[in-house]
Amino acid sequence: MPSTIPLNQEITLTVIKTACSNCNLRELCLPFGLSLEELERLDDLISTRRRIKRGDHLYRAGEAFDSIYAIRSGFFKTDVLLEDGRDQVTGFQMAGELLGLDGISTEHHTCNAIALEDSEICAIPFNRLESLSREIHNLQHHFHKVMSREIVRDHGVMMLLGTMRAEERLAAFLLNLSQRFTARGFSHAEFYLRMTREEIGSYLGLKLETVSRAFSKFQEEGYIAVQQKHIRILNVNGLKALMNHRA
Amino acid sequence: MPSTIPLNQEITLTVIKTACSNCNLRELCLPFGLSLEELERLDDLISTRRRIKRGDHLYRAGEAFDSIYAIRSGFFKTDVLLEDGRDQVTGFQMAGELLGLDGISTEHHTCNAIALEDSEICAIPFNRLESLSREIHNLQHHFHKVMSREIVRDHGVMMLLGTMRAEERLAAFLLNLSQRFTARGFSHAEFYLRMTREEIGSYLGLKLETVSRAFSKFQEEGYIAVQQKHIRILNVNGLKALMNHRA
DNA sequence: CGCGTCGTTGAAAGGATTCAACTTGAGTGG
DNA sequence: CCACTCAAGTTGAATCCTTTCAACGACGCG
Repeated sequence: MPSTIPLNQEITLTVIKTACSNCNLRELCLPFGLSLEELERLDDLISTRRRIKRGDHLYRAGEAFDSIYAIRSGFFKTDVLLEDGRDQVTGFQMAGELLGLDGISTEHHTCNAIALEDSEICAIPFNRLESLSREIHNLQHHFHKVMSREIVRDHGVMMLLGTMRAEERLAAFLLNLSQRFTARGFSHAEFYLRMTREEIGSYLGLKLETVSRAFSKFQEEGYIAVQQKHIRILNVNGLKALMNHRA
Repeated sequence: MPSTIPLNQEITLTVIKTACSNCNLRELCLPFGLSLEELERLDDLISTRRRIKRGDHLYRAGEAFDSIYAIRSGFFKTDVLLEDGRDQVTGFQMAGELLGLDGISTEHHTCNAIALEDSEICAIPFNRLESLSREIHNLQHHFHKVMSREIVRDHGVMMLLGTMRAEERLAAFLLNLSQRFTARGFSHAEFYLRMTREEIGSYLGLKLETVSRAFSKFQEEGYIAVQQKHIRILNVNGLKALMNHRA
């Protein structure tokens, strides 16, 4: 809300802090590649910010869709439910990533988005995003790239689920997390998992016991050190080799 | 190319026949929801049509991306290759569906698209599509829906690969094909598979023998009649029940 | 008509799941 | 501050489903 009249410096600072133009995630997020002037126009659009407490839903499958969401801080999972009760985690999302793209198709969300830790999101009204992206070519193009990237990511998961064995899946999962933490300035070798073994298993198409066994195996082999949710990667190449070693 | 000067009636007819405005797939394809005038502007953009022979590539992973493709007739598969030689079919596409959306992300195609029968496609230069969709709101919105639908579809496949057993996967696959054939005016109960057991298996994360066994099982149970690639669905509800019967 | 690709089927092997017991850790309340 | 409780995680043994290996049958193309 840069249009708000600054009453005093403190308020001004608060306002600035929550705008895209001053968000340190902007190069990972929707504003990528925009000029300063374009950035300010995007700021106008992102008026709603929300805190989501750990365990709460950002949205639920079936709800009407009207916004996509950028994660400002925190960690989410998305999952789909089948009528017969089976469910599957379709992804884990972290700061700078977008949630809700699945809802554009039918104007209703098709999955649940749940915070795995206390989080903060920026709501982006979709019709306004469309209208702004008709004016800002870079925004339009970048948004298309983001959607396309999601499709490519999904293909990667399909590959993982379709062709990999349990340990390969977990290795791929850890390497992917590590790489995404790195891109956000965190350690590539040491991090806390925000999700349970069961959620990892659901995402990887495995039972929680299988995930647990694979963690133990990796530890025995010296690839990682695990202590509950705390992970240290000791041998990245070992994990990479594990993923690629079979014809 | 409605702007082409009609030299005689025969040429005119040919031209008309290959435009979106006269394509009977337009309600399934990109032109959905456009007015006549908008349709004609879209026609201008889709100047290139290509025949792809069975077994030929429409594009390959790694090639520079510049167009997306609408299938006018025929049948395709897309697949991804891992460095270690493993590959996976990520989808089967039929008339009216779009190919190449994965390429927007990196400006390079990330999968291979291969014709499973002699096919015909319309190439849609992507930068021109973006610029036209800045002018035609309906086109922009529908394109976003199509991309989103692809994401939702991928989630469905992840669900299938992550939580279903072999026979459930095949049942889901057959029901999905049946439904898509129906939407195109073909029989919902009788069709020819364009792909081999191995390709089905790759898509479903199963070995070809497992697919074959599941087909035989369905036949024994009286759900379908199989003769090589010819399928007749005898009991849709049986197949549906098979998909949903476990908690 | 022969050869190769595709499909089917059987038997054995292997990997993930299931069931179950036990451990660890975080949070609550006396 | 510690005992209690419950959720999350680990590990073992048996089971089950899919894969692997192998042989054979069917179809289509040159």
